[in-house]
This record gives sequence, C-alpha cells and structure tokens, in this order.
Amino acid sequence: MELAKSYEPADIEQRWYPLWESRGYFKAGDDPTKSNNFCILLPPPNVTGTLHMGHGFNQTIMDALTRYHRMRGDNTLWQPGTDHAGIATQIVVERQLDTQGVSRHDLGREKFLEKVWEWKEYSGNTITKQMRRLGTSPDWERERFTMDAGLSKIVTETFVRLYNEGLIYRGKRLVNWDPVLGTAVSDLEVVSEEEDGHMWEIRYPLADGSGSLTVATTRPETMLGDTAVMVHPEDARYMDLIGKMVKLPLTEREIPIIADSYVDREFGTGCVKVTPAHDFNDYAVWERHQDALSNQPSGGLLTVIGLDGRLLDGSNSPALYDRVRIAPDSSYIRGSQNSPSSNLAPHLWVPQQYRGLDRFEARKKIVADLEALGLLVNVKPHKLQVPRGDRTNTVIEPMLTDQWFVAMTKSGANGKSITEQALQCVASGEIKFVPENWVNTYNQWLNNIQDWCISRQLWWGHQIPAWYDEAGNYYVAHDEAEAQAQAKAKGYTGALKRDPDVLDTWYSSALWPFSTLDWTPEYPAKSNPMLDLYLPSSVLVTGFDIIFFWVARMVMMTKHLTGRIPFKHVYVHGLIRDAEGQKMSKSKGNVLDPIDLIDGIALDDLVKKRTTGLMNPKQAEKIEKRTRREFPGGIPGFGTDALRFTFASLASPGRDIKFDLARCEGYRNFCNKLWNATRFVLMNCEGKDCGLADHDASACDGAYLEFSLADRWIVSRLQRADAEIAQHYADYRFDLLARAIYELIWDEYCDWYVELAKVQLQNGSEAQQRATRRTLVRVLETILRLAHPLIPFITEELWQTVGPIAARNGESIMLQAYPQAEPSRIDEKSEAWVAGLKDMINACRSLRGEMNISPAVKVPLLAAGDVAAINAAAPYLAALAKLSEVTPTGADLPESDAPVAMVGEFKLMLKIEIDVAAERERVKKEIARVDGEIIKAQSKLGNASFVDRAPAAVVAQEQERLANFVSLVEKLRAQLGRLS
RNA sequence: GGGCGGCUAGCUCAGCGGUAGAGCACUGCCUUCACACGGCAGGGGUCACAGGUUCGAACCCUGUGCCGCCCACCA
Repeated sequence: MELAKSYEPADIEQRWYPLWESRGYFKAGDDPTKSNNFCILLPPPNVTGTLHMGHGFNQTIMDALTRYHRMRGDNTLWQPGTDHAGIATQIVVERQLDTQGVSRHDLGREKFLEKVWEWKEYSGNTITKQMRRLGTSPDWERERFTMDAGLSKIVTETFVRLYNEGLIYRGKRLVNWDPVLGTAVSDLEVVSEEEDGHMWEIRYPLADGSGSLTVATTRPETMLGDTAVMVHPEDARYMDLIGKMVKLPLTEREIPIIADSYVDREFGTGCVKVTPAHDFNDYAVWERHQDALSNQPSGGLLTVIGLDGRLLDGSNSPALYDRVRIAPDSSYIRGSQNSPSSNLAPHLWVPQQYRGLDRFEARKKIVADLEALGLLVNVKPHKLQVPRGDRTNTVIEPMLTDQWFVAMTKSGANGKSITEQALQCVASGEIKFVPENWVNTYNQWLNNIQDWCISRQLWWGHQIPAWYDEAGNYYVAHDEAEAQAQAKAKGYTGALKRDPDVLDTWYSSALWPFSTLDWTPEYPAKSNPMLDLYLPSSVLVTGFDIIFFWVARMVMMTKHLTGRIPFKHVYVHGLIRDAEGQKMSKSKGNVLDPIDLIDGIALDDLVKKRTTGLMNPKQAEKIEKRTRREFPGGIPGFGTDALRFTFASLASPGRDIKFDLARCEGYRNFCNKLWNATRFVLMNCEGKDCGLADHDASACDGAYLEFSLADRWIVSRLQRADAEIAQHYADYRFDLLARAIYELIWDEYCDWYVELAKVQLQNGSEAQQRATRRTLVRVLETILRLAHPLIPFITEELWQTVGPIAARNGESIMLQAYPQAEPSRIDEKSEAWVAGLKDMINACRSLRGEMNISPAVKVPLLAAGDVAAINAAAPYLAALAKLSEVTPTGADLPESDAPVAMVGEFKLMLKIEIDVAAERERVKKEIARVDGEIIKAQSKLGNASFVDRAPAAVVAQEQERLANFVSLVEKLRAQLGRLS
C-alpha cells in the first residue's frame, strides 16, 4: 500500500476505532492463571453534557496505561461508565424545561424523571462517542451507569447494612440548605468566598430597663430567631449582666444573657447574638447551654427563615415536618419536643410585618425599622466569608432539618465512624499517592471531617430505602415488603410512606470500585472471578479537585464494605487551564472542546459554540472578542494522536497545565515526521530482501547480513529507550515518557540513523544493505509498538504495513507485545563509535556554518588522525556534512590558514579559501572561551578541600577536562600563530 | 488563621547536589531524491530575592517577595 505524502489523521482515526471495538480488543482479560492484573476505573463522567479538556487529559493517561498493560500481556480491565450526577443533571433538565415555561412540579415526579432519563440517554451517548474519538479503549461491554438496576441494588444493600451497623443515621441537624434548589447539600458543595458586606451594631435594651447591650451582626434578619445574647465570662464590661434578660427588639420576647468563652472580647462589641437555628456556631452554643435556653420557644431552636429563603408565614415550613413527620422518639431532637411552645406553629414567632418576605428584603426592612426605633448604633463596611451553593451560587442558609447522615466522626450515632480505616490504609502505605504530598491533603480533611449529610430533597437519584408509618417511625429495608414486616413486628399494620428524598450522588460514586464488578454481600462465599482479579484496582487517575468528594469516600466505603482497598495507587494530576492559566469555564468563554482540537473548527463556529447557552448572555460580546483575538484563524485540526501526545507531554507532576496550542501543533508535526520516516523505510524495504525471510536474529551470518556499527548503535539505543520508558510508566511520568519517545524517533532514528542508513544503502555490499534494511524496518516496527499507547491511530495505520515487512504478523498492533529492553543488545562500542562520528560530523557542519558555506556547496575535507578510522567514517562524513571528498593526511594537517576543528584525536579542516582576519577573530574568541574553562577547572582543582573531599571520580573527571582544555588551547594558539 | 504548590531562555516547560536543557518563537542559509508539518547552523538565562549548609547549590536548609490553590465557625 502506498502511503499518502503527508500525514492526514482524520480518515485513519475513523477507520481503526470501529475495527478495534468490533473485534473485541478492549475486552477485559479474565485469565485466572495470570498473576499480573491491571485495572483502572474510569471516573464516571457526569451525564450533564459533554466532555471537556480535563476529561481528554485524564482519559489519555488512563488509555495509555491500559494499552501499555494490555500489550504487556496482563489481564487488563478499564472499567467505563457514567454518573447520574444528581443535582447537576436535575438542574440541566430543569433549565431546559424552564425555556419551555414548564417547571418540574408541573410535570410531577414520575414524568419529570422520564425527561431526565431521556436526557441521560442523549448525554451518555455523546460522552461515549467523544471517548471513542479520543481513541480510548475501555471494555464497553462492561459499561455501567450509577443508576443501573444492579448498581442501585448495591446502593440499597449498602445503605441498609450501614444503617444496621449504626453508621448511617437519621437526625435533626443544622445543615447547609440551598434555598434555590430546595435541598440540603454537603459541606463540600458549599464554597465560601470573601465578599463585601456590613456589620450592623444593634442595641438590645435590658429587660429591667437598667441599660442596654450592643450586639454586632452581619445578618440582622436572623435576630428574630435570637434566643440569647452571649458575652465572654471574664469580660469586665459585661460580667455583671450575665444571667439578666434583654428585650429582643421588634419582638415581644425576652432572652437571657449567657456567658461563653467562645466569644472574642476584642472583636465587634464583645456581645454576640445567639441564633441557634440559623448559625452553626450558635447551634454549638445551644448544645452547651441547654438549661439557660430551655424556656425559650422551641427550646431555643427558633427558626425564622423557611426552606424557600423567605421568612416564615405558615406556608413554607422550616423543617421537613410536612413531608415526613419526625419520630417522637428521635433522640436527636433534644429539648424541642418538651419545650412549652413546641405545639405552636413556628411562623407565629415571626412578627406579622416580616412574614413571607425574602430574607434579603427582610434584612433591609429590619435595619430600617431598627433605625427608626433608634436601636441601630452603627453600620460599618465589613468583609466576610459568604457561603454559596456551588451549583446555584445562592447564599447558603444553615437550616434545621431532618436528614440522613453517614457517621464520619466518633461523635456520630453509637460513637461509630467510618474514617479510621480510611486513614489507616493510607498511613500503612497500602494505598499510595503519586505525588506523595497529597497524603497531607487527604489526612487533613479526614481528620477534621463532619458527618456526611447524604440526603437530598431532589427527584433525580437513588431514593432512600426508608419507609415511615403514620406515627413517623421509620423502617430501613431493602424494599417495602421488608419494611412492612418490620412494622408488623412492632405492631403496626397501616400504610407506609417511602422517604421521598434521594441520596447524594457521591454515595453511589463511593461504591464504584466494587459495584461495577457486580459485588454482592455474599462475596467471597459466592464466587465472582472479576472481583477476584480486579479489586483492588491498580491505579486511580484523577484531579486533586475530587480527592475529598470521591477518593476518600471510595476508600472508606470500599474498605468497610468489602474489606479491601479500592485501588493501590492514586495518581493525582493537575487541572487543564487555558493559555493564560485561567480555569476553563463556560462563563469565561475559554472552554476548548477536545474534539475541536482533533477535527479543527472555524472561527465563527467556535465563537457560536462559546456564546450560546450562556447563563449570563451579557458576557457574549466579551467572549466573542476574546475568542477572535486568541484564534484569528480558528483552530486547525491536529488529530487525536497529536492531542494525546500533547496531554502526555504536559503531564508533569505537581503542576497545572496551561494548554498551549503551539505544542499540539508541534506534536502534529512529530506525527508527520514519523509518517514520513515510515514512507522512507517502506520505499527502501518494501518488496526487497530485508534479511528476514529465512533467518532470525540469532542466525545472522556475516556473509548474508553484515551489520555496521551504526546498525548496532540504533539497536543498542533502542534497548536503552525501552528500559527508560518502562521506568517512566512505573513512575507515572508521562511527560518524560513522551519526551523519550519523541527524542528516540526524531533525534536518533530520523536525524541520525536514517541518514547513516542512506549511506549504507548507497555504498554498502549486498550483505550490508540487507542488514541496513533489516535494521531500519525492525527498529521502526519496535518504535511503533513502543509509541502505540500514546498515539494509537497512526501507529496502527503504519504498523499494518511495516509489521509484515519486519516479519511480524498479526491483525493489529494492539495484539502485539510491548517492547522490552534486552540488555544483552546494548553495545557500548558502537555507541562510542557513533558518538565520535556525530562529533566529527557536527564539527564539519560547524566549520561550514562559521565559514558561511552554503548547504548547496560540497567542499573537500582534510582529516588528520588514524587513517583507518578516518576512512571508515569517510562515507558517512561525506554524506552528512556535504563533503566532496575526505582526505586523510596522517598525523598532522598541512600548514594552512584555514580553521581547524579538534574532535578527540582528530583534526579536521575544510580545504577552501578563507578570510584570514575573520578566522583570526574566530580563533581568538575560541581561545578566550577555553581559557575561561581552564581557569574554572584550575581553581577547582587548586582547592585542596575539593580534591580531598569530592569523590575520586569527580576529581578525575575534572582533571581530564582540564587536560583536554589545555591541549586544545595549545593547538588553538599554534593555529593563531600561523594566521599572523 | 492553618496547609500546599509554582517562580529556570521572549513563551510553554524538563532538570532537583558535580561543565545550565527541550519544544515553540527568533536570526541566517538551504525547495538535497522520507518529511518546508522539513534540514543545517546560530543568538538568547547572575535558574524570583537574601542568608546558610557544602570542596561544590538552579537543586538541600532558613527567611522574604510575588502568583495560584486547598482547608477553617470570629459574630
């Protein structure tokens, strides 16, 4: 087959992927007799849209590892799948409905979920199509979705189990509440940022009329829920007031002044209002001061803001009472049910004029009213940390609700926690982080963790397997029948209502390492060969942004439920950023789609893509300008292989990646180089005797195959590359790996070996030519295999032709063995010889450059030194340095003004007329440089402590350098003498 | 308030105790029969700063300065 003149990735890629997939090459290995098992879990992409550059990067690394291990013959599984991504996906679908003027409540739960499933099909397909374009090779037959029946069953099973063990519990707690979404979220889904706000100072009069206190607050609207004022117990200003009552402005209530050392006397006024139902600190205060607060309404837990962010008016219940009543026996509602006012509707504590107001409207009105009453002492600008929901960007409201939790701290239910083991398996080294310093992050988080709120007031997700009776007792069970049975055992036979809430999406993600392998509680009693082989998996490849969300939780859950660790290594890579180092995001308009780098995209299309579907359409103009400035000609298509190679080469540890289009272009050029080198080899080897017909390597007979030093050198060089590359794989150094391959192919094979081979093909004997062809094609074939995991398409395409000529037959390069270094083929003698030859050629080229000789002109060379050695090198020298002839001159060069290059034992001189003055300048410059080196070396060697203390080899090396410089400078001085 | 990372050629980055490197960009020459998505030659760096350890520091230690990130309840 004739190769096209240049590398055109598009049709190659299109052709090979379907063949690989349909022939089952990606299928997981299942040979129990093999001892090497390699497994990677795909971090399941969210079905919220399409893959971005981060996925492309992440998946390139995983695919390279997978292909590498597969070629090494390991049992290999790359487990693919997608994540239902609860909140994120529900938002996407709700937003779509919104454009049609429909809300999810209009549709109802069931119909709405149908819509989400439709979207999931669409998005999931898009994602897997994109992955195919990236050339990824997971076992598609094993593809999973977190809400598949099988995985859902495991979610239920583990929930029931953890509940029965006391590791999951239901409780009334202050949680992060997103009033826009109307759901609780976990600590991790809240992002706090410093914002400009105000500090209001408000006077609270003492109930006995003897004076007043001034409290400072950043959220005045919450004062309606105050149940105390607190001061530091040793604060001289206020000590006398502790135990007295103040009259809470705008309300009829009197609240106590309590003392707590949490108060910072230096900050604000030293008086803090206590609002336990709307502030996490105050909630903690409430827990410490039960006695003092028990006479307050609701036992001191006085909610004033409702689930929708409006102040209570009776329609927006503060907690989830209306949906599922709290169990009367709940031990988590200390105080509240016994409080004297617990039977009153909560909203009655909110003064009439504020009921139903949005919380920020209420703030304005309350401040205005206080001012009118003369109770507003001061307003100061104040920077504060504002918690916002990561999905909605709305201000998070601490909200007292009933939720389900996983016990992460020993203070959880029954004093149990699930974190201890998770810390253990990292501390013991059973799980290793790469780079290692991420262990700190992991530990720090787990050591300061709160219980994990896992219930969400959403529709899309795994519904919680708990059923309530009419009294509010709940039964956690695998299904309703089992719940019924439990209820019956307690004497209840009425109707049960299932908890409407769903689980945090990360709950099912945490089970991914074993749920995808079809774990059952009966394992290992009941056999499961895939679990035997692939749990734990070998390495988790991920960005640091989900160490908490996902990595830590997988470790906890997997270890606890299966007794095994989920993975042995965690390779943590950086984030892909744009060329300016900015995080890529839709709103910034700097997102790149990996597919656009593969196929290319016209400028107008790119602008359109970046400016449609914006949350804030006002940004469109800015984004368009920026895009047109950055990519005036659009983006050319570089092909998948170039993109993958770019990702790999940028994957340096401990660094984010500023994505540089120029590098991508460079690696496209690299692919073209490989393509053309192959064309050259094919032109010279196809249909010719490459010495492979009836001979194998061990049967090389000098008369039939005569290998040159150059042939032996490239083979030797290849062995070193093999070893180096294996090490880089083991170290997850994809940047070094890419560079090693790049240098081997371009610098060594193309720039040197192919050029040397041309000489041999032209001048050599039959046996030499045959050996050259054999070396050319065999080394190339090996290089293709070596590079395949990074650049799968081009290597497959080329291998199809090169393989058979190199006497390697097979359907696909994917089925070939990965090259392994053979140390016995390392040949130091030929390496030294080629190094010397390169020096001579480089010296000649430098002389040409210095003398400004056009590359088009051939010039004669005079060479002094060992005649036989010069004659051996002559043909190569002549060809690579464009010499008309190479003449040995014996021990010395003839007297001449011409510049001389010293290379080891040899002296080289181009035999042409020269500009004496220019040459004198050149030699002087060179003498000055060498003199500098001599002084440096001498001072080093003159230093007694260097000679005494440095290793002998280092000293010897320095002495040798000095000797070389001295002899060189002598020769240069002689030359300068001749020039005068 | 804690913790982490980065700072090396114009740009993007390797190197992490023993003669400062690559790619891109730049300059010059060359359309030589694999490749102009190319070849050859070349210019360009007190390795952020200041101390210290060492015979020797871009590299180790201490501190400083920028830049970025993560965690944290000061009302």
